[in-house]
Amino acid sequence: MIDEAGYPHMSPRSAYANSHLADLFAELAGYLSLESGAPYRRLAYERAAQVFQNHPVSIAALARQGSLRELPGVGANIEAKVLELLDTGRITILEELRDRYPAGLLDIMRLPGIGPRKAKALWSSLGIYDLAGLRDACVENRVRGLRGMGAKTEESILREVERADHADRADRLLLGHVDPSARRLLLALRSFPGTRQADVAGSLRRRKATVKDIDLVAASAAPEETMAAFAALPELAEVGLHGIAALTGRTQGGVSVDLRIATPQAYGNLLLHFTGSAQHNVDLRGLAKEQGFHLSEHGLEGQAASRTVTHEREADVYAALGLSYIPPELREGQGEIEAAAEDRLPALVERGHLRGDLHVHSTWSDGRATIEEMAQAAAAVGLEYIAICDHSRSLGVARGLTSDRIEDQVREIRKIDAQVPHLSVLAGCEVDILADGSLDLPDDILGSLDFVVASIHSGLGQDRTRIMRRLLGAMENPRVAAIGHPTGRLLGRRAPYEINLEALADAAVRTGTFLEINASYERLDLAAPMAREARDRGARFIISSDAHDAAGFALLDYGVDEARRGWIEARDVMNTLPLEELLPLLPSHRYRNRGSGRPVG
DNA sequence: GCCGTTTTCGGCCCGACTGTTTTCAGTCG
Repeated sequence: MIDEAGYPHMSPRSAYANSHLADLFAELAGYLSLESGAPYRRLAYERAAQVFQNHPVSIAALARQGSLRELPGVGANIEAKVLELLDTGRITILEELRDRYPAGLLDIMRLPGIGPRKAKALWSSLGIYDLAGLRDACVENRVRGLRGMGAKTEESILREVERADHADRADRLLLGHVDPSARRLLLALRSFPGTRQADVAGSLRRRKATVKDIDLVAASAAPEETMAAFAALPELAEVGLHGIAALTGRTQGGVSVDLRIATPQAYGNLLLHFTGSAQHNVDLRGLAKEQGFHLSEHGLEGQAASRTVTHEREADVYAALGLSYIPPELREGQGEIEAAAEDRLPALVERGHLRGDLHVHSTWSDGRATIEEMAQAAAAVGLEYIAICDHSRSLGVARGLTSDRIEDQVREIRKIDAQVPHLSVLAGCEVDILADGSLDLPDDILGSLDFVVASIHSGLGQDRTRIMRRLLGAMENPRVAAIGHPTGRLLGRRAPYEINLEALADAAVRTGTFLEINASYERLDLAAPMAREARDRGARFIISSDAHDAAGFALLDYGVDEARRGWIEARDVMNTLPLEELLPLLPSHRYRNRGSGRPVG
């Protein structure tokens, strides 16, 4: 059965989104951590939750097809629980655990420094079952009486409870918000006389769209001096106690900072360890063990020789395990180690590969710079072409353009295109895909443009079937070159609308429509796991800044980061092509080079 | 609970730090 939206086997059960399933299994794992014994049972549920969260296609659909157990970490038991949920709307064991423990204990366990043991002790000894009760107990100094908990623990718990209160639910920070601070700290760290090497580590180095802290590592000839100099940086609002090897602090912006210092000889081992991900480290250590080694942040120990070998560079650690160097963006435990062992890692796209930017705004709609200013800024960062894609009329909040205004704008763009050296300016539009599935501008106008990106900005609450009908309808329109921010997510603010990724990717291939990886760090849409799946199905992409001002071209870096996390290569990204190779691929061949001897390619 | 060129049992990454203990448990990355 294929329904109108073009994908098979829709059923009401698909109401269970992967993130919802992941939440339920994470909750299950949380409760199990309170139970004595069976620590690996808990781990199994945590892993399953992680797999569900990251999987690009519907877990519910896989379960119905009977192929759920093909996923790593999913066995008969977890499959049975997913099916039970789909069939009955509940998971019996989860219901039982919810009866046994108060839900607030899970919130308490999320506080830094509190794990299952302390949470359980607080509950059984003091009857504390939520954050409010915990705060009261701290204020009344009742916590410090418990075994293993003194005044310091109580103070730190109180601090964390209050922080959790004021964290306005944003426990994960946007990459684009944290990055500038991390860059400054790294620059300072590298400037100290004793510093041999320094890098950002952790999820920030893996370029995850959201991070929770800033991890830094350094190799120093004078660790104590380096540590003292770092602790004195004005960017740090708080510095905890620190020794020679580790420091914890907090930036003025309230972001946690961890710094680790290693000897130059073991720098590669430390950097590798603190870059993670946790799953990548687990996999790597497992591989090391198979080979008779013991891998830690201090080096590689041979079991026979029992001598620890250290490595100055990460690449040397990988090489010692028979692996090619794995870029940090791939270190998520998603098959990168197998690929490295077989020397078939992708040649990831780089910022330097991008020659153009095909989704840029101007003051004609909601941008803050004129077309000419945007063109100058693009040329200044080395781009060879841009497409001005302002909003269409229905997006009133963005002063969207009517057909008449578009025609005026095209004339203006042609004029500026002829004036700006070394840059081609294409006439484009970001046309709204309206709630009824029609496009917001007539075909003759769209057909007069060089580049049309079609996006959804309204009717975001529609179900998957209707959303997909709109997206697929837009792709079938031969004047549409790309789909903009295909899932509509705004990180930390708005969940994506639900799409059928397979159907979207297949339609992209069939119609020759590009899928956008929108580089705004609030969007990063398509997200990496989806981009990877779409790529595997043959889809092609554009990485777009969606810049609204002259500084906005810097956002392209984040788009490249997200694409790399999706295993995307330069050949998958159409705006890496020189303009004369891109144009023949576009629906419209109307663009004519009006240039005055500008270089081509 | 999952998994398997050490498979149907017996493992599952592991070291450092913190606060509190007087030899270590809990937590973290």
